[in-house]
Amino acid sequence: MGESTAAQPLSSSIGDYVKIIWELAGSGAASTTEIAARLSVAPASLTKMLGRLQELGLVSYERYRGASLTERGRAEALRSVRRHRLIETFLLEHLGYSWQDVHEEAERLEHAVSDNFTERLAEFLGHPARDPHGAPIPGADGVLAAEDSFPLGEVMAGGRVHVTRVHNEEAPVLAYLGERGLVPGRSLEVKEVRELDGVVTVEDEEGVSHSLGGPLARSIFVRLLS
Amino acid sequence: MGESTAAQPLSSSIGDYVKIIWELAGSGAASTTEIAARLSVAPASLTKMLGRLQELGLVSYERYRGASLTERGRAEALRSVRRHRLIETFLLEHLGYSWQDVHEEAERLEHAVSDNFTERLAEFLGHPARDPHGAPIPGADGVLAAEDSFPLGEVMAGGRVHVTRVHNEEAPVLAYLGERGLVPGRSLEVKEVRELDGVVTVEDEEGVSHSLGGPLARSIFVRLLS
DNA sequence: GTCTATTTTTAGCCTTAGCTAAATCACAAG
DNA sequence: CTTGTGATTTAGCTAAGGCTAAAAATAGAC
Ligand SMILES: [Mn+2]
Ligand SMILES: [Mn+2]
Ligand SMILES: [Mn+2]
Ligand SMILES: [Mn+2]
Repeated sequence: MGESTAAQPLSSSIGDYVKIIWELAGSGAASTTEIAARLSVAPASLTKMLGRLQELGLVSYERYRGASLTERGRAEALRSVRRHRLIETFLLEHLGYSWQDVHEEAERLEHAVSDNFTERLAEFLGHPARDPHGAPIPGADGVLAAEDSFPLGEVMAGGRVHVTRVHNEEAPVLAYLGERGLVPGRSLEVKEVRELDGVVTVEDEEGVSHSLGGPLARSIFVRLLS
Repeated sequence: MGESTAAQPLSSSIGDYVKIIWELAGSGAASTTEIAARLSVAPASLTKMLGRLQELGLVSYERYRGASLTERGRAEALRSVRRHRLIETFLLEHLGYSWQDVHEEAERLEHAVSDNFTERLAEFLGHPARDPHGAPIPGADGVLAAEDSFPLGEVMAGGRVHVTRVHNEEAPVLAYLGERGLVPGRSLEVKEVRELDGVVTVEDEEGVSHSLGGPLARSIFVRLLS
């Protein structure tokens, strides 16, 4: 009944392609140029790789029509994401990495660790539910908790919120937010959401207020406090 | 004065070639077939790779004459060995790996971690001097402690010794020794060293005696107790 | 509906790191 | 010295992953 042979681990290139397609496509399809830009690779390289990924049964792809993950592709993506997020958690909590540096190191390590390592690390870390950026960590069974928070820009002025996640990987952005304590776990009061330019002004627990441009406000996810 | 450009990290293949040449050549030169066998690679692949390693300034190599490391090659080898041994220590002490399983995982991870990771890990581990097999861990400055122990087979009968190192990477061998407690840190009394076949008989602290064949006895390194 | 701008693909090339088979060298035995 | 054998190298091939330049398809603007 087995349909494949020994399930040789995917190369790190393939792992990254699948992961990016998962991030980009969600349940739909991702475009060639979009994926290429995220991976800093020429669009032509994408076309070739999408063919290979299809042969491997990881994506379903039709010329000029974009790519989406197969069930198996989605499973592989979630395994990569689990490894990545557990590693980031370890780097921050035990090796003293700063918030903005964990991603780059995890991006390499995620391709080198075995499933055995991953599960032992999860155990060592106490099976965390979220990574340092507040992103949910998929379970070993491939289940990813549904996101129940929403971008800061969608809150009405006056609302009190709890930061759950910062959905951004750029180190300078993370450094900026980290310095100001705008990190998961923080409580904020939304003072103003300006229609005009999307700038959001919030006040933190110490009464300090912060202005955040539209894109930045969209990358900070929050939950309303009762 | 700088002679090289950005010092892009070496590929994992190159890292392994350099490390094996270091292990095999010591201060002399290693032969093509010897290196090839250790890396499970065809001899022809070696010849090609030795050319590349020479161009990279890592080995000095003359056709039909074997290869030896340059000063830079030796430095790279020691950096790899440091990473490898620190990772093994982490796997055993914190992730609950068994003695015989750490090597394989470290063999992959050693190519994925940055210098920053390595030094933070060393700090986390408390700057251990030896890995789980008792091998000395090179310093961040590239200094490797001189080995002051010697193989069990060279001890005279009646001598009391302290096991410092097990110089063997085969998992079944390590499992066998581990089960019997013949690991670094143990004290033993040498009962007999048989000229005939090199078999060494030792007695451990609990009075249990163990017979070890020549090759095995040669891979257990000890120091004489006062 | 047609046309143009933007995507996307194709074609052809490159490097790394392997392989096999065939040629060549070194060395030890005679 | 000559020669045979084992070690080593050369030649030629392969696959993965990239790239650039040119061709083709799609989609949006008119
Ligand atoms: Mn990340
Ligand atoms: Mn990655
Ligand atoms: Mn090892
Ligand atoms: Mn290795």
